Amino acid sequence: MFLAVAEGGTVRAAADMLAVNHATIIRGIGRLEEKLSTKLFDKLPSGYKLTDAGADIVELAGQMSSASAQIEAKIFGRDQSISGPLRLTLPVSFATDLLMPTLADFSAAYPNIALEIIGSGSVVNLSNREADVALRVVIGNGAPPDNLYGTRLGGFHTGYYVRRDLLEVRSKPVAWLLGANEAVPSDWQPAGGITTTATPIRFAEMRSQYEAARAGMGISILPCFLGDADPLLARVPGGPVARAGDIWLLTHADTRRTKRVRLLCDQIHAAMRGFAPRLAGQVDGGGAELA
Amino acid sequence: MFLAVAEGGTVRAAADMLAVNHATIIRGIGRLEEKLSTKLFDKLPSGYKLTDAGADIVELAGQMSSASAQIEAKIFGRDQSISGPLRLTLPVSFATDLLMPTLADFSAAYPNIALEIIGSGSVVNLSNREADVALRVVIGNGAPPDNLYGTRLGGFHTGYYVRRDLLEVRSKPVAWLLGANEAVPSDWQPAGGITTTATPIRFAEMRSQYEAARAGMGISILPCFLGDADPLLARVPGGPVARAGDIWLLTHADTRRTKRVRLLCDQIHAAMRGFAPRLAGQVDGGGAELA
DNA sequence: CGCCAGCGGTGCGCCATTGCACCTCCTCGG
DNA sequence: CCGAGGAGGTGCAATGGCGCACCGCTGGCG
Repeated sequence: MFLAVAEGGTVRAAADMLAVNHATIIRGIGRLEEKLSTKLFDKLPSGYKLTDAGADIVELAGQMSSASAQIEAKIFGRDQSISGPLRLTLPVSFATDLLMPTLADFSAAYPNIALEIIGSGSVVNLSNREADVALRVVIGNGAPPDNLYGTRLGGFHTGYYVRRDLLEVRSKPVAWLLGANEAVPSDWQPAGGITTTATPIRFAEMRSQYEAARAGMGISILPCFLGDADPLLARVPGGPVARAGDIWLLTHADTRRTKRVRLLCDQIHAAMRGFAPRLAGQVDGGGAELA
Repeated sequence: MFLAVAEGGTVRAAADMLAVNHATIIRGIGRLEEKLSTKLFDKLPSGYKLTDAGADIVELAGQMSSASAQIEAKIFGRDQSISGPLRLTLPVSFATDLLMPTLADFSAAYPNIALEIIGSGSVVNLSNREADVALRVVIGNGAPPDNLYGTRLGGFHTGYYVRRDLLEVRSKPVAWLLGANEAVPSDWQPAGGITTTATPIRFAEMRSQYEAARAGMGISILPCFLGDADPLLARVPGGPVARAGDIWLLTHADTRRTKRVRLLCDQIHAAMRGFAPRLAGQVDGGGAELA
């Protein structure tokens, strides 16, 4: 409870995290403060804010939580049955647009495995066993952390996409739809008479960037497996297709020997091998013939 | 609860450690096993014995417990008031025969400090904050652990003691009363016509060794502050008085800046300075004149 | 051979903890 | 200027955990 409130900032946010009533949180924190005879939070109208004393112990509380999670992981790792919980975290776009059929097959093949899919908007901590298997995108040439076992599933490419009808009308300049860290490309210009506006529109999440492109707001850099598969989108003439990074499949050290972790990893691995052309942008999709 | 059962071996021993009913332990362990859906203990008629799975997580459970204790220590360390709990651990002989008046004075001077005295038959773990201040005897020339702050209070000497009337009667040979690791001295013999038996009687605890000497069972090696102060005992003629080791006063890194820890340490420090002659065996006590 | 001490296990009454509903207060925006 | 929404806080009923007393079992000892 202490960690949840410290992280969430409010009692109600912590209650949502722990799936309990917010009154329980209030009284639990109250009991903790009484037991330690120390005020851990300043109760402001805007929420709970850590006091100095509270900040001092947040790290130690994290150690307790981590140890608890590792106990679950160790016990989970001993379980070789093909029933029980199994939590997978992966980027939402991979889940909805690429692997959903694969995951549906897996769930149908092993109905006793309670598969939980966590779209990783925020970074899920695999070390604390908030998930058992993680599919992660590493931009550029990176490597996963040491205490996690990972296999590289291959690279993926991105291209420049725009709504198909904007290629034909060419009425007015279109905007650049960029992620938080992307820059307007300086080494090429859209061919075919397309003009662009000067100031880009930025998006914090790739999903909304994709939806903006579908809505015809402008040109966006998207993974090829997303853009090519969407009949509404087309590649921008002259736009380069470049390798954006690698896809890794990570498992926790304590649980990777588990039967159901192995089964899921094998299935994802096989599926991703089949998806390699789509990931590399080598499949004729909506606008491939224009590239 | 899990740690207590793993350490104690039986449910009832764990219940005593935690000062709860043994039924609570049974149901608590039951809930834990249900939550992890794993058997952690083999329920034998002789007690609870760790399974492989249970042994796997005992270390992690220890980490949780340690982190919890460190939280208490950090909070305790921030508390600069002269009220609240304060736990001191020291060998029982020091508590009862040397420092009890000092501790009584301290308790009278600061009535709001709840002083708890823990006779350290077993080794109390200061790192886990089972105590705040520890007075420890180091045999020979040792040093305390790194993460504890300690000051040397000085050395103490031991001598050879026997019940006074046995010096006068000399009816029959007396036995050697030795600790677990002591040996029959080879470089001297009792003077004054005292004869000794060949096989020593051994004691696991110094306290029972002392009581055996008072009962007239034989010759025992005792700290001088104990033997000299007891009118029933006298030094064995010819018996050497030798430095046995050092006395250290240890405090936890997180709590040593606390006001009440400082106060107690200062008072013990001052008292022990006054006790230096008695500790060195330089005070005329019960049998000093016979030395 | 029987007694007894110590072990784990369980039914019952009680109380702490929880969840629900509702409250006040503050803030922000129309 | 006021209403809506979201923050913390609280009374009430129900549930779940706890302590007590008691049970069956085993193993050692007179």
